[in-house]
Amino acid sequence: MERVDLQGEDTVFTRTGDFADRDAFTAAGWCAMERSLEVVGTRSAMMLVREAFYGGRRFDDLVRRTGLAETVASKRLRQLVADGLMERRPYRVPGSRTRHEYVLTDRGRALFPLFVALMRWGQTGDGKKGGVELVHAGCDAPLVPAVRCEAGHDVPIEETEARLAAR
Amino acid sequence: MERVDLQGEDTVFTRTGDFADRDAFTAAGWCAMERSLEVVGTRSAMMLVREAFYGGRRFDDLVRRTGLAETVASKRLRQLVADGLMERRPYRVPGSRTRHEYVLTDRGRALFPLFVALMRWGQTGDGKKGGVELVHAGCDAPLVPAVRCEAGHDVPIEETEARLAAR
DNA sequence: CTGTATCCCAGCGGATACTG
DNA sequence: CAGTATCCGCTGGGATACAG
Repeated sequence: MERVDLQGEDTVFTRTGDFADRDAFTAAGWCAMERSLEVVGTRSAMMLVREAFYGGRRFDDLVRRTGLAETVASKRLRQLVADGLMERRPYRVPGSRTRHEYVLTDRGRALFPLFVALMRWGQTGDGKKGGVELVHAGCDAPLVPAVRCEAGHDVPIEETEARLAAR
Repeated sequence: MERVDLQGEDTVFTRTGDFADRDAFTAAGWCAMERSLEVVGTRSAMMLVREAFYGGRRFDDLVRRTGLAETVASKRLRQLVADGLMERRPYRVPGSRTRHEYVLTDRGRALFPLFVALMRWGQTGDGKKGGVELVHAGCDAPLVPAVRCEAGHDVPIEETEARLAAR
């Protein structure tokens, strides 16, 4: 069991286990991050999820607010539904015919921390101000992404360990 | 000032301010999320960042561990350096000629919560086990992404408010 | 070992036109 | 209003070949 400790000047994870090669990596079932990216790795997917968080439900709203072409929105929504992030639900306003609305599933809502992380990281860096910001209702303080462990500790980057899980 | 409250059955953000239209949105300086995606929205970018977190520094290591084609890795690394996520640093092993290593900058390390969020979201969902998992060193509990406000409160999704920031 | 230059293909995203 | 079909350009990523 190789143990590589690279902490120090440029702090990175401790790495336990031998996954230096792509082969070992692939054999281990790939990487969860890559699986995520195959679903939400496109601009259109995250923009539609964003608008769903903001409360958009109807096709027309989602298209207008994202600024995506209808054809792109259509295809992406279909895939988001297929991937289980959104649900396409029929509803009727009395007097008009049946319509559909797109709502986030639990799996879709689980993207909340990812969304906050993307928003926040995009705000820091360049000095650009303005745009939409996310705050804690009532408290009015901006939201920040954090990392914890399941035991409840805050985990700074230096205390992170990456290891090869048992099959 | 429009106020849209969509809490309830399918909980989403409260939305304060009128940014229902792409026009208002664009005028407000676009969206921080979209800016993030333009930098780290590609598979290759995040894979290289991942390997940098795992401690990879040399070009050859990064290529082998990501499995990316050299040409792709080369181009993407150059862009990551240009975008300020990585730094290309010369170093010499005595007796051989000068080489370069790629290390994350502060801005690159700031992707830590984003990385954890991507990893975690990819693990839930399908029943796939195995692969690399991130844990709290010493504690051994898996890492989870969280959302807080700058005042230190945990912020559940229902207490999130999206509002148009002043220019 | 650390790249770069070229060529190629697939997928994303847009424009246009058309349906229920 | 809520899409789908078709076509088309751009970029992401891989293969191959070459260079310091």
